[in-house]
Amino acid sequence: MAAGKPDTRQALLKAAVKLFGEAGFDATSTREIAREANANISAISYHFGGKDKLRLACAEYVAERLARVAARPQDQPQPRTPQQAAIALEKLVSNLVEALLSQPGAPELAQFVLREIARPGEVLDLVFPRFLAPAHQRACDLWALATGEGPESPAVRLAVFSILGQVVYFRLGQALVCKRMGWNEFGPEQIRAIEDSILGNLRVALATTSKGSEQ
Amino acid sequence: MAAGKPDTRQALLKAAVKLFGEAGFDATSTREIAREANANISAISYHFGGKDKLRLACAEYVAERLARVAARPQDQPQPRTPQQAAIALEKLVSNLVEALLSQPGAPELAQFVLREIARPGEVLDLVFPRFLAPAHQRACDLWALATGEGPESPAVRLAVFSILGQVVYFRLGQALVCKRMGWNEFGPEQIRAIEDSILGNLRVALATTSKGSEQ
DNA sequence: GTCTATAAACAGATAGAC
DNA sequence: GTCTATCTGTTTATAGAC
Repeated sequence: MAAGKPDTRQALLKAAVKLFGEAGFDATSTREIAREANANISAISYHFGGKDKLRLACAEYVAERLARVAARPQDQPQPRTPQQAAIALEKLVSNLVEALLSQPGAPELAQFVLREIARPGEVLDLVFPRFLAPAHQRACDLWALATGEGPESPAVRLAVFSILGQVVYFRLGQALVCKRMGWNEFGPEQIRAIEDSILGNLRVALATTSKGSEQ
Repeated sequence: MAAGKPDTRQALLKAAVKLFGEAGFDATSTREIAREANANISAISYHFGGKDKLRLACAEYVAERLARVAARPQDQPQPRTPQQAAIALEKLVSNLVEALLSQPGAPELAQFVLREIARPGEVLDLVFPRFLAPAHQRACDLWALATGEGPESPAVRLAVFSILGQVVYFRLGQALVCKRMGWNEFGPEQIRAIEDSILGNLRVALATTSKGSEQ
């Protein structure tokens, strides 16, 4: 945000997020990043101070962008009844399926985060409070409203992880799932089947946990 | 299985599986592997023909060992009734939780496979038919028996992926889950909570899918 | 801010003595 | 089968001209 050609920095960031997400940090060389960004290798040292610091800058960039998406004015009015909350939760899961499974390459931001979720570190420390925790919190609130459980209950938090984790798993295990299902790829038809399965799990979990039908 | 000191090859395999599982293929150098195995760097070329072929040899090794574990005489008699099948499925999930979450480092074999599951390639091609597909098939058979659905039905296969995927997710997302739950680690108490949650999901899914209570 | 040129460390692989 | 020594290419990082 100073002078000259300020979009080289930005181009490097976008290129790094993309390549780190696709192949991983270690498998991506600074040369590839510079080439992808149509920039010079030494621009990385100049703008960020090295490959490691570029990774952190990617985390900042991703966290900031995801937080902005997550905080945008709600598409739906705030749910008030358990039924509305259940519907909002289904919508949330559908959106996640759309975001993670629909696009062939999946949004670069998501893929970058998915890689870093698997390993504790500074990147996770950065993305967690700004995006992951608030997003999970919102899902927990919906779940609590839908079932009558306490929003801070560990059981609710784990249940939400289970549901969201299913989507993440189908993304990560895509190759395995395709082989086992006899699919060539995740096409629209396949994604609908997966979404139906996960939404079904969500519905029965909500139904059997709801106050009244409690065990 | 020839002459000399046949356990250098074995030591290299075990070291490579461990390090590839911990840090990933790209982040692990042949020098580290040799050091971990108390062997010489050039032993890798001699025994396997290079780093890439060592990776494949790891896949063979892992597939063979996992297949042996999976094929060992059933602890339980073959389930005959839906109730027995449901119990056997719960046991299967418990075992997976135990295998993936209990040990701090998780069995090296599992961690190696988890890394490779995320990316299509020769390793997956090797481990899939020898272990992953049969294991998934067995779970599908149990599910079908427990619910009355067809064992080859896509819905059953996806449902089984959903359940097993939850366990995988809690392993991969361990750091994230800990942060969000306010845990320091996956201790016995925490693992029990996770297992309860997943088993609960399994039970309600089986119950609501069973013939008779079908929607 | 961007470039070329190059340094310094490291990667994986191999030749050849033992 | 195992070792030392070394080759070759690539990595990240930096110095210095423009």
